Amino acid sequence: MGAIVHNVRRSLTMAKPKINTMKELSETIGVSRPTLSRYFQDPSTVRPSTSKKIQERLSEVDYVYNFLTTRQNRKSTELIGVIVPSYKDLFFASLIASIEESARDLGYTIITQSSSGDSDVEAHAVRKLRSMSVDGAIVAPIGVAADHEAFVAASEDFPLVFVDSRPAKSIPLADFVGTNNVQSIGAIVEYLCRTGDPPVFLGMPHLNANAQDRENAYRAKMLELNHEAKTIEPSVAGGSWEFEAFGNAVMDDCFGRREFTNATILCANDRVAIGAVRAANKHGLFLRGGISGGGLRIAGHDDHPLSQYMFPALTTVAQDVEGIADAAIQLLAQRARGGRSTEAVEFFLEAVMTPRESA
Amino acid sequence: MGAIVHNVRRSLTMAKPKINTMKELSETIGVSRPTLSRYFQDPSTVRPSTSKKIQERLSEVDYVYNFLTTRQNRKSTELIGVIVPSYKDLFFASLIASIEESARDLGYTIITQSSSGDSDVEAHAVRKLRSMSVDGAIVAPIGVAADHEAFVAASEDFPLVFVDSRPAKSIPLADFVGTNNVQSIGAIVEYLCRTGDPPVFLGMPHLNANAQDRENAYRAKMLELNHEAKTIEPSVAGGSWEFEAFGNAVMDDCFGRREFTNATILCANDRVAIGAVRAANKHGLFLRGGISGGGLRIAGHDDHPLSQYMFPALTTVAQDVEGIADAAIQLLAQRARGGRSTEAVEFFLEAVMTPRESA
DNA sequence: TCATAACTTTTACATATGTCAAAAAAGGGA
DNA sequence: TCCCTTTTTTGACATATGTAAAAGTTATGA
Repeated sequence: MGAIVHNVRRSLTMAKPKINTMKELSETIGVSRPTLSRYFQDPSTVRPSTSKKIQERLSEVDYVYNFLTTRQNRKSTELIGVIVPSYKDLFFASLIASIEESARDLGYTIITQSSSGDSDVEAHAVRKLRSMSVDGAIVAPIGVAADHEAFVAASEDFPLVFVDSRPAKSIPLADFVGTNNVQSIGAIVEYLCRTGDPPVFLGMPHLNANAQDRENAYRAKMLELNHEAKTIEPSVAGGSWEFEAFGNAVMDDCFGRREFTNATILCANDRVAIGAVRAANKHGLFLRGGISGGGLRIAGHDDHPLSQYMFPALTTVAQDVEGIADAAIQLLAQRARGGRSTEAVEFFLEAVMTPRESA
Repeated sequence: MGAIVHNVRRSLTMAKPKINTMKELSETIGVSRPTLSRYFQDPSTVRPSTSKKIQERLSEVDYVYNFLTTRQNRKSTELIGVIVPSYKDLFFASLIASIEESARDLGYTIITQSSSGDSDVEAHAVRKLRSMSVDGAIVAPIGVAADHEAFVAASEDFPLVFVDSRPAKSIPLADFVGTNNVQSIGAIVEYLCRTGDPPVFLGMPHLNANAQDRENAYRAKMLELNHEAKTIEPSVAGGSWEFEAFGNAVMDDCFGRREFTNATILCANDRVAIGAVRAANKHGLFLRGGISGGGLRIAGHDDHPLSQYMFPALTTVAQDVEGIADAAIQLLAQRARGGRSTEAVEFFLEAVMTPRESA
């Protein structure tokens, strides 16, 4: 690793004169400071001629309002906190992207933090959101050992919406928006049974409630369809968020023992499935065209953005990420405006079956 | 999509009494407000006995300091802005994760925004960071049509470090931290030439400077090794950040025409390569064990977190993401403390050759 | 031209904390 | 116990903007 230092020519030519405060601005522009304050919050509250005048002068000048101060003094900060277990998971990344977009449309600024799968970090993030007086927060919780008290305190300060999975211990005031695992897992189990052997289930590490919820949903649907539920016992510890490594390691072991080599395997999420597909390919269980040599089929859950580029392309159920993000923001906005309701809401979106090549 | 509303029992039992302001806190705790202020900024500035007393009472009470107000009044906000083109790219996601971690160690809070590959959104994000009085910003710029003026203004307000790629038009005061494309591309070209046919180059859509830099680096290295440089002409428009789709579409076309079916293909990044690998597999060009039937080899650049799970596992050069994040934060911290230097710095990290199965 | 409505200015206070100087108190050592 | 040093308290001022009431100004329509 080498550091190369260059001298770069500097020019300090600033096109527009810089103005630091609203007071300064009001003087150079020739209107009063309160008028400017009103203008910035809603231009329609000042006379059109004044609005035009302000707008014109503003473009000749370099003024940036002080975000921190405006938010301190307004009743509403229009800040929304977002906490996810990890950025390095395209499901959460997609969620953040959708949340940011939905939030932008409504004039909210989002403050994103990752809990790194650690309950202390998560609690710290929650406290930081409280200290920032956010108008609301969207949290994809880690399930184990979460700091219940931190969430309860937060939920009394501002509306709190959990997404993706629910916290282990329920928070009375917090809403939930997510995929209905019973429907989504039900749909793919039904599909798999209809098109081939009934699936065995490869779980995900039990890091949040989805792990158990999806396994339960699998068992229920199998029972309903009169098939025996069967779960693959993981041969490796599943304590980390490295789901691909988990899926790969577990299935590499199985396939090495020639187990499940022509089974239908339903994975608890696509990242696990991506690892499993890798293991299957390594053992030569998929042939050209993505068609399994024997009867091996692998399916996932979520519709991870890269699932369609796997080989074979992953059959999965697509979560409605945009729908989740949008519903969460709408719910938050509504609660922030209308005062807190007394009823916590659970909002379930449906996932859509997405058959591809792998099953 | 169905909404299911449940009533959830609410309990408002708060363990600890809530305290809203430092003034209130100072009264219930029995020390003066300025002392508390000092304590929160650095506990070692108050007498140990007082510090202990504060700490004890604090644990019996629910007090959260007002983040917005503290940052408004301090000389330094300890806020660092981060702007990336997209969250849904694991390279940037890894970068954000590393930045957040490095920043946390130094007591900084990061404010992350995505520019969505749009120069207006990018400029808006930069202005927002200015309004937030951040102590510095780390920007992975989009290259085309960037709002030069917005960056120049920002770079005069606070230290600005570009990462990953440099803006099309250079900003005099801004530093750069990133991978040395000449070294990284040089290393993989050298490896490919040494182990098989010299590579042809599949570029990435020209959305930032890396696209051109890497192509140039490829040409230079090929010249140095006395091989003819050859670039694959993309058959599809490359205007979006959907790199996998781009790589897949371009190579699917080529392979369909039986072109490049036993070439060595160096892709400008792993996401393009993932698409290309998918196309190759679809056309049956890789056989069991990840060994190409003919001589087809595909290599990438970056070491995308999922590259190792592709089949065949992707040969690539690994960018030192943590190193980039850490160097950027350190640089920012140094500039923020030590006053602005007059020399812009360009800091290049080396990438490490990571041979796997695909080449 | 006048009455009226709509808008703007002025003035004053509010927010929650940082920061400084001067005064007061506490602690330690002789 | 007294003196000196260290720490704390007090009080005052600062930050950049929001907000409200009262007074002043401008535009509109008859």
